[in-house]
Amino acid sequence: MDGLLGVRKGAWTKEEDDLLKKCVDKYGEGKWHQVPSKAGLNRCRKSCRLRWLNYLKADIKRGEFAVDEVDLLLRLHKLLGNRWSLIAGRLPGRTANHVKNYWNTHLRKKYGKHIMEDNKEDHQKTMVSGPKVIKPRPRTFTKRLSLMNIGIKNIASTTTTTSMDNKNNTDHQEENHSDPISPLEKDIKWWESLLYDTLEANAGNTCSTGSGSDGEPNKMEKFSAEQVDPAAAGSNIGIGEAFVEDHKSFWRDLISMDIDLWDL
DNA sequence: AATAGTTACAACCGCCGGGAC
DNA sequence: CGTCCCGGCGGTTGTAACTAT
Repeated sequence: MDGLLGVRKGAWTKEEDDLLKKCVDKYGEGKWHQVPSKAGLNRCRKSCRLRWLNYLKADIKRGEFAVDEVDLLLRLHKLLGNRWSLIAGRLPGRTANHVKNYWNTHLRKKYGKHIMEDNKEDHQKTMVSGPKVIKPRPRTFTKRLSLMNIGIKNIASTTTTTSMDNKNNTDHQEENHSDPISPLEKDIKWWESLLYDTLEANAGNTCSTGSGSDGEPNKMEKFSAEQVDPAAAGSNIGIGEAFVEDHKSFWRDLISMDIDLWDL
């Protein structure tokens, strides 16, 4: 099944895997255009890269998805859509390809219909009340952009620009005129909202409708409710500020970890 | 046992954005 | 500023393994 230029396609053999492993061990990841010649493989660069990233890399987690992974996948997919690489970034050891395959084979039939219906409902609501969607934006940080630079520690004063900020700067700049919250802060708060919700689920609150024993919603519930429906927060639209403050160090660690990973 | 249908997942393809020149 | 190359992404396909008839 060779291509026009004699490049091999199809399933990888054990020998090819070994050659690729040795090559990456010796020269490191990247420079994929050089890998086929250096490894002595009759494969295209893309094929080598894909094989490494999806199969050979040491920290790849294989096998069935755990319940909490599925739960997080569902939540992330609802928020991000088919942004498999972003979703995979939140599932340690899982690749975008794994996540995509798992969704397509296990979850799409089960949940895809519901999600489509949800989206339909959302759309109808939107037509009446206007959009209130918080959209995450994929961010790429340059090497020189340290955690300190992006102002995690002093987030409100940040003026740092990312590539995505450049790309989307029109709306962000417009927002900045009237909104004291920086675009970066908005995105981080978006992640906070997502992950607080996730924490809530993982903390054993398997039913998110549950309330505290005194009948009052707990902080997690209140925060989640505010995210889903800003009206639930009364005049304090959007964020449970006190709760965020309580857990700021947690988020610093989490976000810091992400940036470290992206920087690799 | 043979065949058809289904599922799971590895791999390919085409496109896009960023960086170098 | 335009072009080319590269890495990366999401959609799709091919096929082996499994199940039902």
